[in-house]
Order: sequence, then C-alpha cells, then structure tokens
Amino acid sequence: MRPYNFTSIEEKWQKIWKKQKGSIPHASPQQPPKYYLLNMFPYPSGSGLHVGHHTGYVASDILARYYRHQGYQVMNPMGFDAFGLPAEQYAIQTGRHPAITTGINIARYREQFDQIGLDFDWDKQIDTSDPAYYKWTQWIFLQLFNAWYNHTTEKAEPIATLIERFTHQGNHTINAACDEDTPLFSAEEWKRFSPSEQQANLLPYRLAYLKYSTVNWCEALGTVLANEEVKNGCSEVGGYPVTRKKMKQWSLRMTAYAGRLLADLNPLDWPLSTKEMQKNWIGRSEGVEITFKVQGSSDQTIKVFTTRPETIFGVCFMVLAPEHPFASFMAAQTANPMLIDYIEKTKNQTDRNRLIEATGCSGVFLDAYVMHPFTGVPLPIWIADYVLPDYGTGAIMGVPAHDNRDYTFAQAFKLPVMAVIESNKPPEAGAYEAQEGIMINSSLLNGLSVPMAFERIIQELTQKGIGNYRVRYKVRDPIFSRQRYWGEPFPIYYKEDGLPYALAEDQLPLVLPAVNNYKPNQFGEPPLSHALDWATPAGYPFELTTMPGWAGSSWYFLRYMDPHNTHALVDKKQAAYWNQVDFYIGGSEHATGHLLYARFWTKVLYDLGHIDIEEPFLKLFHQGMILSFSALAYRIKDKNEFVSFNLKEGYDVVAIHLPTTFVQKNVLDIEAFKNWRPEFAEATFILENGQYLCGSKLEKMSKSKHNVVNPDTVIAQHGADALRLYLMFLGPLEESKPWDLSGIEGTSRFLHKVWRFVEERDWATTADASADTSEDVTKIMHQTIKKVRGAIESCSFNTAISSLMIFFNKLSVQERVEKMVIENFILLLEPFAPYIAAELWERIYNGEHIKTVAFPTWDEAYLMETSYLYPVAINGKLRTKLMFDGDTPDTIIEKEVLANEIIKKWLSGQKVKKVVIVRNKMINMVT
RNA sequence: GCGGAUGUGGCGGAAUUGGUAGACGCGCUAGACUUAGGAUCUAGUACCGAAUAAGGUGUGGGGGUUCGAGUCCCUUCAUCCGUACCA
Repeated sequence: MRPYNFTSIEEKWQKIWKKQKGSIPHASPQQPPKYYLLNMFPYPSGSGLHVGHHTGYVASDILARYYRHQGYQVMNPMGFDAFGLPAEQYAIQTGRHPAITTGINIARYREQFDQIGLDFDWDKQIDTSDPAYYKWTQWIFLQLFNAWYNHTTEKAEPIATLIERFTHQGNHTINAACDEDTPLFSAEEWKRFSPSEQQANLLPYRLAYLKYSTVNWCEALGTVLANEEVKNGCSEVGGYPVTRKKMKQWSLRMTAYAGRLLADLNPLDWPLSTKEMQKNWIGRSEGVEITFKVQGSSDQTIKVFTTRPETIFGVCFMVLAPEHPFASFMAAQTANPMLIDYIEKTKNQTDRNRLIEATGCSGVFLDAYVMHPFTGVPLPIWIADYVLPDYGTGAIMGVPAHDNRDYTFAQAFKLPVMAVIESNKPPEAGAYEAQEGIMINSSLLNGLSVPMAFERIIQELTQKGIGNYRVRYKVRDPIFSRQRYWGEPFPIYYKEDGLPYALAEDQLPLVLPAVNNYKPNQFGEPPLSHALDWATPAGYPFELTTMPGWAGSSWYFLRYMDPHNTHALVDKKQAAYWNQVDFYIGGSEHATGHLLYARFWTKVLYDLGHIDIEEPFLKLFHQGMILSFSALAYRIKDKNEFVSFNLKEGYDVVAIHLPTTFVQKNVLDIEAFKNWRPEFAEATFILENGQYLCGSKLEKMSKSKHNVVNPDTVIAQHGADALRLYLMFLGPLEESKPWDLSGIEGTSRFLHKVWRFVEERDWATTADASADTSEDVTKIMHQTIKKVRGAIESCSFNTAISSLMIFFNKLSVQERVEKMVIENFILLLEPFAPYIAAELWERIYNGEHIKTVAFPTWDEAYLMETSYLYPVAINGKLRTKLMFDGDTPDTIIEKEVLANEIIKKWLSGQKVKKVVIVRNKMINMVT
C-alpha cells in the first residue's frame, strides 16, 4: 500500500492540470448552460495570502467544480486589481517601480492559488495595470466625459444630444443632472459662445467633470481619499490623519443615478445587511426646499431643505453652515471678529475634530434675520458647525420643539421653542420628534394630522412659489482624482483656455509614463509632473492626477467575458452569453465602495448602449472572516515599560500587538520581544509571579496584528486538501469563525482514512466479489448524494462534509464495498478535496480523469422508509420509542401505544385526552 | 443614537415546513496495539443526579401561542459589524 504522500500527489496534479487546462472537452459541446462565478478582485499585496483569504476562493472552487461535473460552462476567472497605494508607498521608500513589485506579488499569488488547488481560468487573467486592460478603463472614462444625464428620461445620453438642445433651446428647460450653480443661457447665447466658452459650459453637465470640492486630503499619502477610504478621520491605508482641503478634482456624477441605484437594489439576491448599508449610504430623503427672504434686503434669500415642512410654524431661527456664502457675506459686512474667527476655525478643522468638539453648542449670531414666509416674524440667522455645508442647501430651519439638535442649540443660546405638534411630552424634556399627532399653533395647518399637514403645506408652498418638493440623497459624487503615480492616467489634456479636452479613442491607451521620483514636485503637483514630455504631440499638457483604485475594479467582471478583445471592452455576443455574474463572492467591506461603483458604471454603460445588463451581480455572498488570536503587551503610556496582563489596571496603558510566536500559554518570551524591534531592546517589564503575561484578542487576521496564519506552512504539514476541507468544515461560510489549528487534524485524519480504505483494496476483484450492496449502504449512499448536492447548492459546505464523513464511517465498517459505491463517494468528495480524489480515481480507473465525470444522482425510491421508529411522548416529554410500518392505521398505532408497558406506567391513573400521530415524525399523548 | 447580524456542551458547530436538541469534527476519559507516540484502533463524553440506575434540567433571560418551540410572536440582556449632527 502506498502511503498518503499528499505533497507529491498535489505537485503531480498541479502539473497535470496546468497542461490539461482548456484541453478537457465539456460534457456537452453545443451551447451548454453557463454559470458565471466570480471572486472579488484581490489586490496583490506583498504579504501574500493568509488562510482566511482562501475561504472564499475555495468556496467558489467547489461551486465551479460541482457545476462543471453537471455539464455547465463555468467561468471562474481570477485577476489582479494591481494599481494601488501600497506598491507606490513601497516605490517611494525604495525607488523600485511599482510594476516590478506588483509583478512579483502577482506571481506569488498565482503560486499560492495553484497550491491550494484552485481551478481558475487563467487564460482569462486580468491585470488592471496592464495597458491592454486600462485602455478600456480610460475608454469608459471617455464615455463618462462625453455623456450627460437626462432626468426626464432617467438615462445618460451622449453629450452630442445636449449640444443639439443647447443650439435649439439653450439650457433653461433641460432637466439634467448638473452643478447647482450652472449658469443659464439661451440658444442664441450658446451659438455666440466661443468654442472655449461652449466647452466650459458643457463641463458642468458631463458625467465626469471637474470641480472644486472640499476633499479628504491625506498629507502623509500625498493624495485625496474617497469618503469610504477614510475611517475615523484617518486613511484606511496606513492610518494617517486626513484633513479637509479645497482642490480642483475630477468627479463622477453618481448622484444622478442615486434613485436608480436605490430602486434596483431591491430585487437583487444580496445579503440584507449589505443592501441596507447601500440604502443608508445612498440615503434618500423626501422633503421641501423652502426659500426665506432676508430682512431688509430686496434680493437676498436663504434656501433650506427640510423633511419636516409641516413644522414650518415652529421655526424659531435659521442655522447656516459656517461655509455658507451668506455667512462670508455677513462677515465681510459686519467685520465681526467672533464671526470671522468662527468661520476660520471651522474651515481648518478636520471632519473628525468637528465631530468631536462640536456638541451642537457652538455657533455665532449673524446679526441678520429672515422673514417667516407665512407670519412675517423675523427669525435670527445663526451659523453653527452642526450644519454641514455639503448636505441639502447647507442651511436649515431651526425647529427646536421637534428636532433634538435644534433643541440643544436653542437651549445653549436661549432661543425660543415653539411646539406645533400636540404631544404629552413636556417642553423641558427635549424635542418631540415623532411624526404623529395633531398640528397646533400652525395657522392653516391647525387640526391636521402630521401626514396631512405635510401634504397641505407642500401645496401651499408650491402655490406661493417659495417651496418645491424635492428628493435629496445623502450620497455624493465620488471624487475620481488621485494625486498619485500608480494608477490609470486620465485620457485628458488641457488647452490654452485651461479647459479639459478628451483624447481621441484611437489614441488609447495613454500609457503611464516613467518617472524618476514618485513624490509630488516642489509645487505640490502629483508625481506625473516629473514625467518628461507628458503632453500631446501638439504640446498640450496631460492631466497630472490618476484614477483611483476602484476604477479598474468597477468593470472587470465585463472584461472577463472577453479578456483579449482589442476592438471593444467586451464583444456583445460574449456579453449576451455570460450576461450577469451568477454568483459573486467577497467580503462585506466593499458594501458601499466597489459594489456601488460597479453598479453605477454598469448602468452608465447600459444607458449608452454598450451592454445589455443594468445590474452586474445577481447573487452576492459574503464569506465570513477567519479570526485568529493576536497577542498583546501593555506599554505604559509615554514609557518604555510594559506591565503584565493582570497588573495593568492601575496604569494608563497602550496595547501593542506582537507576533504570536513570542507567546507560549500567555507567557511572553521577553528576549525574543526585545530582539524584535530596536525600540524595545531597552524595554523594562513589570512581572507577575516572575513572568510577563500577555493579553489576547480574537480578531481579523492581519499583518499589522501579527496574527496571520500562512497557508504554505499548513499545506506543507497537512496538505492542501486537508486545509480546503478544514476551511469549509469550520462552520457556515458566511460567518466569522476562529482559526484553530488542532481542528485541522480531524479533516486530515479523515483523508488519511479514505486513502487507506481505497488503497487497501483491490478494486478489480472486490467489485465482483461483492456485487451485492447492502440495503443500508445503498440507502446512506443515496441520502448522501442528495444531501451533498443540496448542501453545495446552498453553500452549506460544512454540512456537506459532515455527511461525507457519516457516509464514509458507514463504509469503513463494511467488509466489502462495491466499486460503484466508492466511485460515488470519490466523486462527491472531489469538489472539496480535488487532489486526493483525482489520485484515487486514477487508481481505480487506471488513468481516467475525474474532472468531467457526471456528478452522482440519487434515486428517491431508496430513501423511502418502510417502517419508522416513532418517539412516543406524553405531554411533549419523550418516554419511549416504538416501531411501526408505514401503512399501519392510526387506530392500531394508538392501540399498541396504549398497550405498551412503559407508556402504561407513565399514564397510570391519567386519562388520555388526545393522541397526536404525525406520520414518520412522532406520537404525542395528551392527558 | 440609528441600521444589520449573532447568542445551542469544554470548543467549532448540526437540527427542510414547529415534531427524538447536541449530527459531524476537535478536545477530554478509559482501554487495545506498540520500544515509544503528538501514529492507529475500540468504547465513552450536554448538565444535575456521589454512580453504568430511576428520575430531573437544559438552545442568553423573562413571558406568550401550540398536543409539541432552538425554530413562531412579544419583551429584555449581551456580543460583533456598519454608520454617524444627513436637516
């Protein structure tokens, strides 16, 4: 008998599969049903993959193998989201070109993918940093640049149709998504515009446009970050502080799509939590924009947005964001130092500080009033940093009686409070925010219910021409510029007029130039400023910023359908065949970033007629994280002294993650720790019982926490099959679960047992010798087939594996097993443990390959029960079990149960009121 | 605050439509084989019941519906994730 030498078996099959790839014909060559599986695009990081990363990959591999066994045309591609910050940071430190390090990392990833037996379609591999790929990313950008959004048809259209309209009707009547301050012009004016003026007036309509915006500026990274790249006021990558800064940036007009992005979310088969997250992120609110006249001014007005217009009679003051133009106007008028100071202070504050310091209590009176549109009462205008400049109109009407923030503000500055909805909440208890009750103190609204008043006041405001019903979204247009080198260059150049112009399509790709320095230049311009001749042949300079990391990943699922096409981003026929991604697997951390952007780009490409789908991902699945214990030491703040776990209470300490290898049973190897980093060489320790005890925390595996488990070592020790099996056996795929190395012994043992069982037998002869398969073996085989198929289809891989174990435990006690039975067993095992399955199959079938053999099917007839062992309960408590044939009439069952000794004993003296008999389930007697 | 998810043995976790709670695996206990075992095999393993008995208790807590609840309803607590002055 050969020993189970998984290392050589796995190496052998890796070689065979590499050669075979593409050469195995599918079960049905003519237009088989397709199945498009997709893993989220990995960024090839320098630290390689850890075991947790493999969870999703192995899961998709199981599905791919399963559906291939079923004759599906399965696409399960893999590629690399190769542009990104870490490679560039590394380039800044070392001067090595990011492409080189990225290439090395990709090769490493590929090796790790191969090792664990992932059957990806490598001929479709994508690399976003490859000019052949980013040519099309740039092409899509041009589509965005050359399109506008028509709110009447709710569709993007080529910019030419907009020009057409401008020529005939100007822009007064166009219902387009555009900048708020877009100037109005007539057809005549348009025609009189110079080409530059026309270009300038088109810009605010483009789906990709330039605008000054307050951005998240990260000094340390030297770039702008998107909202979701900022966590707690720090950059997600590296954790550097982020400040606010006004810069001219490319932005994408995603807000135009907010309504569709929200509405189309509903039918998707996505985790509820992710849908909710996207809904909240898009943040739809219905309300009214109301214009208030400034007292003593003939033309100045202040617009507010409110979702509670019915409370208009409860307005006691106005609050503007300090950034509001009227605030600057008044500051200039009054030269009030407090006001100027407050505006200045807010401007320089980071978002984070603004949140921490602002408790709704700071603000300055502007010394101006607006007039209430119905009562004419003057309302004081204040500025306060609790009003955000970017949401709504950057101004609110203060209704302290029915809004908690306004209430707090009113309290702080002793402003009046006026209730307009009847409630039994006393005025000093805070705002009554519920949207129910009867209107009071509200003139024409008195006596109406809140919803009725809402409708009524909108009518009234609209009629009087001072308010409009509006739907507002919280979501902002994402900024698309990064002041970085390692990204897609914009196919944009600037003429003397300072305006952006698009490169012609046939000029693509615009290849990222070489630079000798990856940092900004002395004027703070992005790294591309170092590139020589970074201009068109006519000498017009190219855009210096590059696209963000999510550009390439917003459409890659389309490119996999037709990865080598040089004429189009995807051939229409290919796109029609593969259609949508049937099953998308990846982490939930992309809920509001990638998953939203990809949906947005899909809709744009759909509107412009390049593809026929409006949603990219039909079904989405988030694999859970693999957690791992990290080790913690406690450093006393501002000292190089560490205090042991149980003594740390009395000190102000900072927990420091250290490599788990330094810790044995919570005891720290102090020498190892001192040698770890120079700054700890002189560290001192406060011990307990002569030892330093570390703390531990179960958390997500990450390099920074030093708690990663490297799959290479696990594979070397137990084999890839055992690791695959273990990762899937741990628990439900979608749940996070802790990594426990001792657990892998179980799956490893199982594979060893399977190996011995198959190897020990001579399948050429035993097949004849025991042609008879016992009834219960047949039955459990069919049960297992049914169970495994169902479990795979519902991604319940842990239960599939346990049923395989149950099946095998049954087989292993049989003296003889028919070849057909073990054949089915190996086939069922194959998606989970492909190496051992291939090897054993080859042994049984002398060289035949398992990959495209049809998956076993079950026959329901074998699962029928002829008799059933009924649990018999009295008042719901199990007392005994009795066997009855399936055709035994209820009356006989009842009689026999009542005659049973044990039941008689329990029933002694009690009258049976009712006997519940549920066929093939249970019997319950009620007394 | 708001939104979402999860609570079952020592541990990871099973349990179609409500119908034998704890499958499967880890760990542990005992035994067998062995020079040895961190290899392998056999048996046991929710808890209380001193105990392999009778019996009782048990799916975060409390209540309810039902012949019957881990599963359905109400309520409450804890943990995790996301989000945060969004007017």
